[in-house]
Formats: sequence, structure tokens, C-alpha cells
Amino acid sequence: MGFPFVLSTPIYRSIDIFAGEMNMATPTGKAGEILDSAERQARRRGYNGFSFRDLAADVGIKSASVHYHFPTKAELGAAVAQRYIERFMAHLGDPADPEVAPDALLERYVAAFRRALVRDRQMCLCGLLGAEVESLPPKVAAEVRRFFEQNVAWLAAVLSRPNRGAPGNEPAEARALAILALLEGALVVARTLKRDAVFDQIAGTVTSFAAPDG
Amino acid sequence: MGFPFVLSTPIYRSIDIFAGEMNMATPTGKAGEILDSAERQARRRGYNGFSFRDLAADVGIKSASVHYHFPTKAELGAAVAQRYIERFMAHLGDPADPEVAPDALLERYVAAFRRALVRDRQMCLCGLLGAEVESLPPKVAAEVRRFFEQNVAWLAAVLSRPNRGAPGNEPAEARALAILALLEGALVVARTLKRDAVFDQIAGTVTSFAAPDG
DNA sequence: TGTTGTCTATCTATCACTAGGTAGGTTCCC
DNA sequence: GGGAACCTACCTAGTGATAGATAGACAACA
Repeated sequence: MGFPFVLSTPIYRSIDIFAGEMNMATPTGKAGEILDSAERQARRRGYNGFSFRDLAADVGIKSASVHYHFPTKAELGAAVAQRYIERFMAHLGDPADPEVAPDALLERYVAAFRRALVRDRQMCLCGLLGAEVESLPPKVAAEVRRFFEQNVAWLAAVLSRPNRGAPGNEPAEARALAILALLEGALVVARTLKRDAVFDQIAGTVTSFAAPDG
Repeated sequence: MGFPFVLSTPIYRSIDIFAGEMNMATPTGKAGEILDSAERQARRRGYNGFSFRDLAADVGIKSASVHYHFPTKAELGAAVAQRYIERFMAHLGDPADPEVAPDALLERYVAAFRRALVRDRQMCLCGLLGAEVESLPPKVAAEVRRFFEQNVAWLAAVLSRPNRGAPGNEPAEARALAILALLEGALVVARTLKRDAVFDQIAGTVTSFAAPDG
């Protein structure tokens, strides 16, 4: 019972290896365009807010051809989420990198969310999908869960590094969860109120978690 | 152009005055049942995650009869949100009530979110709708905005009361926004990870905002 | 009292449209 | 030739919404 899915290998009909800055299997061509479009739309309107026809029109093919690349919407959704997670974590980098101070890593984390709001005018994909998690296919929900888990692990690793003030009264994982929740919530509130400054006001409080001693 | 809507008077075909603890126009009977069902479903699956047929089946009538009470889905959505806001704010009570200490009011606020998660197993309606705000009809989006504005105003009023420790390094409104974002995000993360304890871990950090000196 | 008119809440049936998904054919390139 | 990528054409199931009818309650009036 449940959904014993083998760890998220998306079903691309065409996997061209993209030997760019990230050396992972990333579909290019139309399949990549479909993923791009799906991610854009999912991050604006949610999983139930876009259709195969929308995507097809967006990338200039017919909806039947989208099914050629991604047989079902669930698999498309899982593929979008998986690619998103890999990109996101790759962007964050190694939380233990001795070349980068914990503060700088935390700033990088906040900046990633800020960029989604200000530059891309989009939600965090998994923040939006997480909100509607009960209406997601199991495979998609599992990817969203994986995103949160990896985020918390990364943040906890950063917060555990002995560097700045005190280690804090709350355990690192609780503070990691709080930072994640704070920023996801910040995107929701700032977008709804249509005021980017709201995000900065909220993000300004992140230091409460990083340096609880002031 | 735009949507110059007169401040959210929902279009009920039947308004029975419910002279209960709240003396406001609250539809009872089938109209009330429809609102209940719509709220339940919206708080689980989002605005695009339920249909008139779902509601109709739930309350035991035909979908055409739902249109009798609420002509369009947008108006139903706005009515659901409006009732939700009124209930929520009424539950919070007066932020300046001298009988209740600021700490207790803050606890009450956190408890309201916790109850949504643990008892009702639902999202905060406006947290979910806010995430998918770009796919909402303007009237519904306006209600969500109103919810956030009223929440922030209430929290800022509580946080501004001279009582406990220092008034804080951040202005009250920034801390109010942060608490709102933190709790909305906490619901998303806890529900996705399917661990109620996650909410408590996050909520435990709220005191960082209430008493920034301790 | 009985009739007439009106209202509420619901029904059946249908509208035009969109959803995700499929079968089979065509085009193009190695 | 064969396969990859795309097409046309279609399906079933559902979407929000509308039209028209009907049963029952209620009041007004002759």
C-alpha cells in the first residue's frame, strides 16, 4: 500500500545530457521547454492551475505532443519538482564549505527566496505545492516533502557551524524549520499584499534565528 | 476596469439572521451547509481543487441548486473567505483588552493556527488561497488581502502594548508580519512533512518576536 | 373557504467548454 | 528502414453556468 515509488527517476522520452554548469541529466529541447513552462505556471497558479493545453500553446506544440514527453500530469509534476530541487540545492552549495561563512550562506538562502519574488515574480514551487499538498498526486507530494527535508538539513548544517555568537537556545533543526517556514510564508504574504517590501521586513527578522543572543 | 466592489456584501439569496454569539448575518440552512463544505474543501485542496458538484454531493442537493444560493464560484469563494475572516477576528478578540495580557493574546493567536492543523487537519483558508493568489478571481484575492491586513494590524497592536520585556529592535509591524508568515509557513511545512510536531517546533520560536531580548 | 398569486428551494436537462489521455498517421533525419 | 518528434482527430469525464419546470409554503382576497 502507500506509494512505493523508486526514488524519483522522471520518465523523459528524451534525455539529452546537458553538460553545462550542472552535470546532471537535464532535458533540453522541447522537453526542457515544457518543464520550463510547467514550472513557471505551477509557481504562479499551482498544480491545479495549469493544463497540458496551456503548456502546449506556450511552447508551440499540440497537447498530445506534451503527452509524448510526459505521459501523465503526475509524472510531469514530479519531473518539474525534481529538477527544481536539484537546481535549488546546487545553487545553495555545500553548507560546510569552509570558504563561505555561515552568515554568507544564510544570506544566500534568503536571497534565493527574494529572487523568486522580486525578479521572477513567482512563488517558491514547493511552497505553493506544499500548500495544496492534499490535492497532489502522491509522487508530486513526495518530491515536495523531499524539498523541505533537504532544505531543513542544509539550514541545520549551517546553523550548527561554530562561528558566530551563541549556538542558540533552540536546537538547530527547530531554527532551520522556522527559517524555512518564515520565508515560504513571507512569499505568500508579500505576493498577496502586492508589496515586495513586506518580504524584506520579514526577512530582516531571520537574524533572530541565526544569532539568538542579539 | 479593475473591480470596484462595494465592501464585500456577499450575495446570499437567503439571509437568516443567526442571533448567536456573533450577531452578524450568517446564512443557515443549506446556504450555510454549502459555505461549510466549501470552506472545508478549499482549506484542503485549494480554490481550484473543488467544484460545485463536489459541494452539491456533500450537502445532498444538485449543483444547479448551489448556483441558486451563490450565482458564481467567485462569489461563493468571496463569501467563504469573508465569513472566515469575521469568525477568525472575532475569535481573536480585542488586542487592547486590558483583561488579557499580550502574552496570552499571542498564545491565543498561535493556538488558532495549531487547531487548524491538529484538530481540523486543514490549512488556514487564507494561507492556502494566498499561495495561489494569482489564479483567484479578484474578489476572492481581495478578501485574502483583507485577512492578512487585519491579522497584521491585530498582531501589531498586541506587540505594541507596553508590558513585557523590551519593545524590540524591529518595529511592531515587521514583527507582526513575521509572526503571520511564520505560522502560515509552519502549516504548509508541517502538513507536507505530515508531522504535527514540526508546527510546535516552529511555533516555539515565536517568542523570538515577542520578547527579542530574551 | 377556496382561489389566486407569489415566493423559495429544488429539480431535470442541457449548454459550451476544458480536463487528461489515446490511437494512429506523417515528417524528417541518421 | 527505423526511430524520434510531432501531428490530426478523437474520447470520456468533468467544468461552471443557464433555462425551464415543479412542489410546497404563505399571504391576500372574494
